[in-house]
Amino acid sequence: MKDVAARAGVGLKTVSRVVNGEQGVSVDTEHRVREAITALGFRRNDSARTLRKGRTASIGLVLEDLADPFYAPLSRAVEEVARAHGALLINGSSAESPEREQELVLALCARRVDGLVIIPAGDDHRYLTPEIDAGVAVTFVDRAPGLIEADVVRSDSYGGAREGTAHLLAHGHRRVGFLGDQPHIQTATERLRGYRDAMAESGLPVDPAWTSLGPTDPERISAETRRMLTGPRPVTALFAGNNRTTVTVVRELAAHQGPPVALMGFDDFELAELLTPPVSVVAQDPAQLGRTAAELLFRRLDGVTEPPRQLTLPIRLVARGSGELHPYE
Amino acid sequence: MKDVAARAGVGLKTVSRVVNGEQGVSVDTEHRVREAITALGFRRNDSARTLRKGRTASIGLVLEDLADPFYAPLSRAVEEVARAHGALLINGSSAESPEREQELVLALCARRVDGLVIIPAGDDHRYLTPEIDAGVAVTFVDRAPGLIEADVVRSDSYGGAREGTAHLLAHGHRRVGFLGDQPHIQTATERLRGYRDAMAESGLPVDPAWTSLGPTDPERISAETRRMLTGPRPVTALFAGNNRTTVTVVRELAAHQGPPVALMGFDDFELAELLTPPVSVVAQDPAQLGRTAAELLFRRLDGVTEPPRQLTLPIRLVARGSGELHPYE
DNA sequence: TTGAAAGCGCTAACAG
DNA sequence: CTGTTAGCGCTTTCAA
Repeated sequence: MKDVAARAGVGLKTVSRVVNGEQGVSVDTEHRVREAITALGFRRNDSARTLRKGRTASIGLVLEDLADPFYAPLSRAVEEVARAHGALLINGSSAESPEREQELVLALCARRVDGLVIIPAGDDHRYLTPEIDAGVAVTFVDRAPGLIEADVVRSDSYGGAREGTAHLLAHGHRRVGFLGDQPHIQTATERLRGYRDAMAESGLPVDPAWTSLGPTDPERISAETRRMLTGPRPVTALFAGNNRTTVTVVRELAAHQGPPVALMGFDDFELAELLTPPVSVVAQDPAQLGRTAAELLFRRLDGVTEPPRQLTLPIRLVARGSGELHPYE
Repeated sequence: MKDVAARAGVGLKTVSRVVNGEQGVSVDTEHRVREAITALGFRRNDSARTLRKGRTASIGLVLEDLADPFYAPLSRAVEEVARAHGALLINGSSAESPEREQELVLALCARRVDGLVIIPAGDDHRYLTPEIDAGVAVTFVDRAPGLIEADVVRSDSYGGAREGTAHLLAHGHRRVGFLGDQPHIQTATERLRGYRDAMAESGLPVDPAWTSLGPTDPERISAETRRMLTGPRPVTALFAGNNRTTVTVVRELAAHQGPPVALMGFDDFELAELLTPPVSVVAQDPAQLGRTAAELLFRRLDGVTEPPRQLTLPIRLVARGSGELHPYE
């Protein structure tokens, strides 16, 4: 910028004005400055700008796994909102590890992102308190933060699981299995609770063998699916607790010998309608989740101060066939 | 940092040494400094550090659409490599618009990312020359840059399309349709060329009605699919030029009345093996693409100077059923 | 082992 | 309309 000023024969501040499109530069001067800028290939150094202004015009997004199709639309939606506010998006995957989440979040804070959208992996977010006090805006998505207060945007996990399970029961099932994520993940336990309540409301007992919470790697899910489908009291329907699980269950059911098993999945996924049978789901809207969270974040950045908000987005039951199968006995 | 120094009763530089784990601080002093750091909730301001050091330890990734399942593993792989090198990943979607690509790239450069991994949307990248001269490392993925020299990592589009088409021909097809992306996207024309060469090698003419390049929105793809399947000389097999297209074609074929149509898709996609019939594809390895590109980038950042490299990764034909259907006549 | 001073490139505040 | 000065928070250099 100094060089540009020298070449254009003007002061530093004038160049700054031109670069930032500020008022108060004569057309002629502006022209000379612009010429110098192009000639020198000058581009403003945003690090210096950030240092001076205190704002980076960038926000961070921390999610579990960028490659999970569920998060792709969410991430995209956050990016869109950021772009609309002139901000860049820095993102990272926590790989469901609380340590990695913290490491990532603190790295983003060191870079002085203006705000953070976090899909929490851990359940203790007190490490964020100094950052929040220092002015970083934080919004949580999909799950509530642990031990701190902050904005949260979630889907109605409990209601969705309850409605999905009730849907299976309405089609005559009495032995329904539930395959969920690890118990330390809030949504997993909430969905399990929805399942249990739906069963209870129909006066049905839940055999402990019918529920399974744990890692969603295909090996475990496949093994648990097989286990629930065999034995003295096999389930006639399954509720899969998230999209990764549903896909694995579908694979397992395709290989499964015997009468058709009903299936409801939590989360929608691409091509669900083209499988045999088409897969019924209770669907969240990940893009809406991301959009809402990002907008909430920018509201905070725009200076809106109000107590932390807890938003819950509704869930939509999509009946396609697999959830409407009747029990085989 | 100043505050920390004051509180610990040491000089600024000593705090800096402790924060950066440098040599030459007595155990006792270090202890005092660390205490002050925790007490004050101090975190190094990376903007200032960047300004001083000239390196940001962050790289940019510019792709078409974060929500496209094809790019998710790629993005993830780049992130992994970045993480291994202690760098953060900033990413953005160009939405296939050359203007937006440039805007995004320049924004990333203004932020002084150390390097860029770009899946180009445009075909003129001369705007990058000043940045490259200024020391930004750039690697292109999936397609070559336009009018500049730089590292490129690609899949063998030509060979894959040729092999996939030949596979259909080997199963007896003589009228094969090709549905591709917009002609200004390199991979689209290369895949078309592979298709044409495979046809020519079998001595088969290509009716202009059998090929279609253009936007991959479902409406256009569906309409073109229907068009190719009707009329006086309908195709008996289709080659779909990318994963988005393949999925749309699958949907269209599922709704299609009449004898089964063979299908080969470019790019693999989740659940392809569970469709009816299972979809045969020529598959790239997007994670490998991303990993290779990122590693090439960091080689450059580590100071390796060698002429730009052009890497081509092989493609794998996955026969699942849809590509092995014989023609219906 | 420690610290003082200079300066990275920019913008805010205040002159002219 | 334009320029000068100070300083954002850090690291580099050099001296103690």
